[in-house]
Amino acid sequence: MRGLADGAGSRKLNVDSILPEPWGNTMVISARVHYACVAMLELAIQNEEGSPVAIREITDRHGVPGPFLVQILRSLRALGWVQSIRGSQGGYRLSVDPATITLLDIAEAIGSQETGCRTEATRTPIAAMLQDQWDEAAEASRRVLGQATLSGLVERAQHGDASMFYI
Amino acid sequence: MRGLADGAGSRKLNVDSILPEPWGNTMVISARVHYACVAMLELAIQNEEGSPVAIREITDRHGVPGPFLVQILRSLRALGWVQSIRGSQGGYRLSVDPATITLLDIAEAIGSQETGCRTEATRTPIAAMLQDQWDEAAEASRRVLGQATLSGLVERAQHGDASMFYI
DNA sequence: TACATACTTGACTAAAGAGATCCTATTTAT
DNA sequence: ATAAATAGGATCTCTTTAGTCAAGTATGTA
Repeated sequence: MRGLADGAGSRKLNVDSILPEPWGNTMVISARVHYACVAMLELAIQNEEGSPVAIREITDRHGVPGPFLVQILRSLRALGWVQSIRGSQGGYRLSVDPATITLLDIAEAIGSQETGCRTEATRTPIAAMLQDQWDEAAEASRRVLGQATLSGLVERAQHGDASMFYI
Repeated sequence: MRGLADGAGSRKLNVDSILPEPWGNTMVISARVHYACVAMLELAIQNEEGSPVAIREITDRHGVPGPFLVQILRSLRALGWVQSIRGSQGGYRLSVDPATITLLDIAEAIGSQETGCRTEATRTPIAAMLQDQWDEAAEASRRVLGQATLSGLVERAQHGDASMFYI
C-alpha cells in the first residue's frame, strides 16, 4: 500500500475499488462502521502483546485508506474504547474488555450520528403498522449483531479457522 | 392536504416535517420504499371495491408528496404489480394477489437499484468474518419482512385493530 | 364537443450523507 | 535533533435521496 505518515493516503484509488454499495442489502453497514470493526478486532487480537498497534499496521494489512482510519480511531477514542499513545513507537490499544463490546455497539456508535427527530407527517394506521414492521426487522438484525462480541469473534478466528490467525 | 392535479404538490413543507432520517436504525427503509408500501396497502384494502384508487386519495390520506408518489407508482406499474386506468375516474388497481407480495419484495424492488459490484479491497480473514456477520444480520431482517404479506397486513389492520379500518 | 379529471413521461434541482483528503500541530523514543 | 506517530480541524467531491416541474395524453360526463 501507499504511504500514510504524511497524510497522503491512497489518492482516489479506492474510490471505485471499494464498496460502491453498502455492505449487505437491507442492512446498511457503512464503510466507516466496517473499518471501525476491523480496527477494533485488530486491536483485540493484539491485545495480549504489550506494544500498541500503529494505524500503519492496520492499513497495510487491510487496505483501509489511512487518513480515513485516523479519523475513525479518533471517534473510537472519544468513546473511550481505545487509548492512544503518541510519539514514536506509539499507536492504539484497546481500553475496554473485548467481551463487553459487540458489533452492534460499534455500528450504533460510529454510524450515522444524526439524531434528526422524525416528526412524522400524518400518522395513519397504515403508516404505524408499517413502522412496526420496520422496527421489528431492525430489531432482528440488531439481535444478531448484539451477540457478536469482539472476544467471541477473535476466539472464532483463532480456533474455528486456524488459517485465520496470523501475527 | 394540498392540491396535486396541477403537479404542484406540497411545496417545501414536508422537507423537515418528514423523515430527516431513515426509518429504523440499522435497517434503512427509504421514504420511497415506505411510500410504495403505503400505496400498495392502500390498493390492497380497496381491492374488493370495483373503482380504481386515484393518487389524490392516497396523498390526501397520508400526506405523501403528490408528484413523488406518481413517480413511485410508475415503478410499481413497471413491476407489473399495479395497473393504471387513465382518464376521468381513473386511478390504480392492484394487479397481483396481495398474498403473494411481501414488504421485502417491495423494499428490494423499489429501493436502491444500483448494482455496484463491490470489488473488495484486500479481502482479509477479519473482513470476511465481519462480512459474514453483516450478511447474517441482513438475513435476519429479511426474514421478518419476507413474512409480511400485503394480505396479512390488511387482515391484521381489519381484524386485529378495529380502529384501523377506515373507508 | 368541451371540459374537468386523471394518468404519462422525462428532465431537473436541492440538500444531505458518505468517503475520503490535506495541512498543520504536538508528542516521544532513539 | 530527527523520525515516527498521533491530534485536530477544515475541506472536497461524488452519489443518493427526496421532491419538483412542465407539457402531453386519455376518458367519462354534460
